[in-house]
Amino acid sequence: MSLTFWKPGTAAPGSTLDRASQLEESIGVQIPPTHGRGQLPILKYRDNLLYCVEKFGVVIVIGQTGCGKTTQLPQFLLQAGWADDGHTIACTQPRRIAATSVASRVSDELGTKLGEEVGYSIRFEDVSSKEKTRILYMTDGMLFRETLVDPLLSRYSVVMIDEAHERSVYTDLLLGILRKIRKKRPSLRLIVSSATLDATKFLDYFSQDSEGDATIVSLEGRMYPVEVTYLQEPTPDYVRKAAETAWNINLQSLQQGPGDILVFLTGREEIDRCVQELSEMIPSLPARATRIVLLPLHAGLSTEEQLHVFQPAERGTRKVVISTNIAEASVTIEGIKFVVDCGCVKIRVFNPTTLLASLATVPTSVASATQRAGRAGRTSPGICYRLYTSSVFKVLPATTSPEITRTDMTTPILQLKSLGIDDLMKFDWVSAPPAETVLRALEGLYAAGMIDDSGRLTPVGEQVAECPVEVGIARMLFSSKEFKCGEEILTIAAMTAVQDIFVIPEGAAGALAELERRKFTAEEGDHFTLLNAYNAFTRYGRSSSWCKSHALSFRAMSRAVSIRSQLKKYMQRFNLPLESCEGDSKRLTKCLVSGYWRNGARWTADGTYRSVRGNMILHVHPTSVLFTRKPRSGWVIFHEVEETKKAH
DNA sequence: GAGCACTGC
Repeated sequence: MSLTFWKPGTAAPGSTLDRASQLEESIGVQIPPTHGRGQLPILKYRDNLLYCVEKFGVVIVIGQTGCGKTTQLPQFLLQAGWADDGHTIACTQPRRIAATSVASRVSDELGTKLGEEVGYSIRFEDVSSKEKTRILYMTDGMLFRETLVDPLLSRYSVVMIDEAHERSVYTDLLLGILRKIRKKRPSLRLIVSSATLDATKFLDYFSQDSEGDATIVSLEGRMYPVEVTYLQEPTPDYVRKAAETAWNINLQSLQQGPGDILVFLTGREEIDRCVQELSEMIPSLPARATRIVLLPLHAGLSTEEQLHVFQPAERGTRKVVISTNIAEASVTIEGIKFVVDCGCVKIRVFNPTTLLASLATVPTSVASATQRAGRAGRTSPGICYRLYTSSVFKVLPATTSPEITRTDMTTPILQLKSLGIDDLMKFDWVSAPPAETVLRALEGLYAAGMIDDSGRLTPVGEQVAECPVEVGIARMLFSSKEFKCGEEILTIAAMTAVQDIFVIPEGAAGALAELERRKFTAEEGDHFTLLNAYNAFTRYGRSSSWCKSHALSFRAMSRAVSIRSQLKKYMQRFNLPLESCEGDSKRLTKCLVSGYWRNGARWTADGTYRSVRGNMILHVHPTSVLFTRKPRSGWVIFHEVEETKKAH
């Protein structure tokens, strides 16, 4: 079995592209069926798209990465007058980097200055103008936040939800809200753009209302053909198999020609092992064969390390990029001709009964496998080696479960309530979160005093809904007035929102880094340790070289600075004083407990802890400063519980 | 003595 993508101009007879050119002549006549599943019209030109946007309230656009929908569609709309009369065209992206880079490209294409006709809006950065900006690229989270201020999104004429197939929590929430908005403001046009054929799910969703007028348009991708191969027999160890496959691709280079290799594995541990296996094989590489360069890629690497992956291979060498799922959608590496796909992915799952989050390795979906294969066909025809049998492929789920079904919903539900959506069971979810998750979230909001016993927002809840932090942190910020420690609690709030603050490399350098990290250690625990690290960072001039010599991530620390200054504005708005506790750790501890009292645990003689809620046996994570010490009081509060591989 | 998919406000 093989999957094929076609590049324009190279259409094979009878291919989809061929049919598309026949349709060109019937522009304006070819009206796509409203509910016609299974008959996706292949339209290629702007007139067809504009016709659909004019005629239908909701247009679902299917197009592979690279078909230009993200950059071209908003420009079509602009030229057709959709941004006249002071209206704006919004286009959401699930990631910041996509919002900024696309905005900059479109701005160039139009020959305008970024931030004027074309702008972007992401957290901490608003490069747009209320008066001038006609096309606004933004993260989905930012548009969701805007609904809290302007519930009808009245400044927009068209909203395009891009990459909807990724089904981020904010994408799902936005689709639900936009469906409600369209009932009150039918003139608002909605474009849902998706890379998979699962788009019929969106069509069904928007066709449910009586006034439902949705249609699907399919666009052609700009892709080279990718041949897909499967294993004859399943492998017991896909990491080794991945190393062998990459090795063999390189050995066959005389037939295969140049081109880099991209290997998909699930996590850092597997990546390190694969790099290890391949580097052990390198001494046996025949002299005539191409030399290979091994490049691991995962989010835990520093920015510099990640940049290595993008540098073109030196003459006479071949890059082998061994990556997590980060290379599936977030990062695009040019020059990849061979993809090796282990067939698995690590996803975060949330158990609403135990409130435990954990990482599970699960088989990829068909959509995900297709996306991975497509990474081989960006610059030339490619080959994808799937490290599983074709019978396994046939039973893969069509898509990965939407994030909203496997994550904590406390904050989103608070925000929905702030939007006046109180009956969560009646809300039209694209995919509903499990009832248990909703109940737990409501319970948590009630316990934190954000909602009353009839489920309505309290005055505090009303304010916290605006705050871009989790509920416990917000609770803490509000209590800081009573405990007179706003200055410190603000820093702790910012630091807990950032991940991977300490950088501990492998091997000997790691031991040194560990010693550096201990310099910040506070006896009181991780929150105080984070506070120490932040204060030291600002005291020593916020420099990246200082971070490097103190085992800190400059990227993470800079982010904490931004978050702190953003939260500071909220504190000022809510009249919360910024007082210092002047070294009184007791007051600060009490304030922390006021936000996280539900996450209490008691030390036991065997070194483990028992949670106050549920009396669960908990272990301290090795990255905590309490991993090596006993809390003086015998009590701790924890920020989060994560299920790991540790044997219980 | 032991561990880190990826985003986003």
